[in-house]
Amino acid sequence: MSQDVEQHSTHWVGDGQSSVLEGRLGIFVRKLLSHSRLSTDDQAAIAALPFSLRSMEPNAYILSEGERASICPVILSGFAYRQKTSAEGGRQIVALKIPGDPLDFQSLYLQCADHDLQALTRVELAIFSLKDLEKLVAPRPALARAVLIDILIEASIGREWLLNIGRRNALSRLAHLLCELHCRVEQIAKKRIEAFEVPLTQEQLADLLGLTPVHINRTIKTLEETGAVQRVNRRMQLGDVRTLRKIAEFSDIYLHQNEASKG
Amino acid sequence: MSQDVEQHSTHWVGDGQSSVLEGRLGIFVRKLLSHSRLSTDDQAAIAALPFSLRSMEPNAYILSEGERASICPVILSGFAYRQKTSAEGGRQIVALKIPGDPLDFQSLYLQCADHDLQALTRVELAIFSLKDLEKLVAPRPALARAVLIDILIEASIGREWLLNIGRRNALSRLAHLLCELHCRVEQIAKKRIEAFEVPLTQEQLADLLGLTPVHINRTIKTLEETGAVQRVNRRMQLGDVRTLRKIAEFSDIYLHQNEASKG
DNA sequence: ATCGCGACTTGATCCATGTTACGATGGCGG
DNA sequence: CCGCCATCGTAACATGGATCAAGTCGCGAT
Repeated sequence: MSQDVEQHSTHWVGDGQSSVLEGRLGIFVRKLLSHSRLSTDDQAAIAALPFSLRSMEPNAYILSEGERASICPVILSGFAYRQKTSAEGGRQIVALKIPGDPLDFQSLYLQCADHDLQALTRVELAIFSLKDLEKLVAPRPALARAVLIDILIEASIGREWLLNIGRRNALSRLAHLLCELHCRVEQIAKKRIEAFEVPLTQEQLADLLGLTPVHINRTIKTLEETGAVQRVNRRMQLGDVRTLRKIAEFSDIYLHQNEASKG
Repeated sequence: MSQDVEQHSTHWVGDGQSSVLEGRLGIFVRKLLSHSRLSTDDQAAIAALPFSLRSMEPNAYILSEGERASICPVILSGFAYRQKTSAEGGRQIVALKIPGDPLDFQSLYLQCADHDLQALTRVELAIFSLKDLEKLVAPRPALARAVLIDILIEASIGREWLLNIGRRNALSRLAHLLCELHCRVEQIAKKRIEAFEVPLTQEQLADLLGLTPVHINRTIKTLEETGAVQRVNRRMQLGDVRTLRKIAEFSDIYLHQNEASKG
């Protein structure tokens, strides 16, 4: 498992607001801001957290089922996923994580992991220590709440996936996933995204959607005929998001974007 | 929507420990104790919470998609479920809640519900106010943690359901669900349970497992032939749990029972 | 260049599950 | 006691997606 680890004692000598969002941890702060309101003070506190950097190859295990971890990684770049396997060898991807997403607050509270956590592409992680996190959050209820909201949104996405796999056919299932990915990536990029290259292999798409690779291939072909996606040297690229949304009957409320804190 | 509401200003005049677990809210306390350690003081604090009682008929909506609720119900008796519907009318049950389960901490933090919450059987709910809960939890980190753990476990169950629906065939899918139900019911009952009557109609089972009612019927028949379940006047009853577990290749780690708090 | 290998592509065939249809059962209100 | 209506039971048929079996493409290593 190849991994470089380096220590950062990230100390911004307060050059104002912009550096917080542009610093190494800016993407994490932006992710939290996408669903929670945070004071500039809270934002700065996050950006000032010490962390170690680790980069991992595609398919490397970040955490394995049954392990007990006490780390808390956040994705700085690249993609990762959670997977489970059935006794008969079937594999199911149960969550997809993109840059800015915290990966594992769960294992800080549960004894042992109930799933694997793997790198999808090459991935750069910021790893915080449990202690630092607790010290960060304890006096800052808004931060604790933001983290909780992040967990709740992941659960909401999981429920939508259940609907997707349980009740939609292959075509809209795939279209729905692409819509979700597009939304989420646009959300952290903070700008319109036109042509977006999907980083999953067809086998991974199959494991994510509860289908077989062969059928995924055929479904992509059908989707291509509608003009919703193109394939540029064997990689799928989103084209017409409007068509995709129609095919999937996509509604984004389950992503809970722009949920300003209540009360 | 038929519902009786009555006010309880539940004040136990401290007749010791046992009353906490046997009081009206005892089942909720026991649920939390099944995965978290709580001081007797914390337990008593829960049991002393004021709440209103509401009972609902089967199929009544406890909360509808899109609504913004600020209540927090806990099931005292009966069953409930979360469901989502696709634009084409497909219905998917995405969570099943049993006595002792808190139903909706989520909507205290997210703006609007991304799914419906309905009574499965006749159900009795204890309804807490947001304010009381916040006052309860603020000075008691162990309680805050217990609630968070409850949310994380629900998410873990959701992931297992994804695997179940995405990767298992109808027979093991059904068997798996029955195993889970058995485990969870036994856990709050605090004793072995032999014959357990499944409170779901075949249509509900279908919506839960991503199948059709007709196929559920066939699958129950097959399952009956293995001796794992019987049907007593049109209701399914668990018989041989061992056989069920073998068919489902069931492992209960994802339920995270007996997770004593870390650290 | 050429080999090897992982990922993609495609066709033929199969089968688990969906669909449709209709009758039986049983609980409940009048 | 009767009739209604939701649910269950089951048979015949349809089909989406799985499985099996060959390729093909493209890239990195030799």
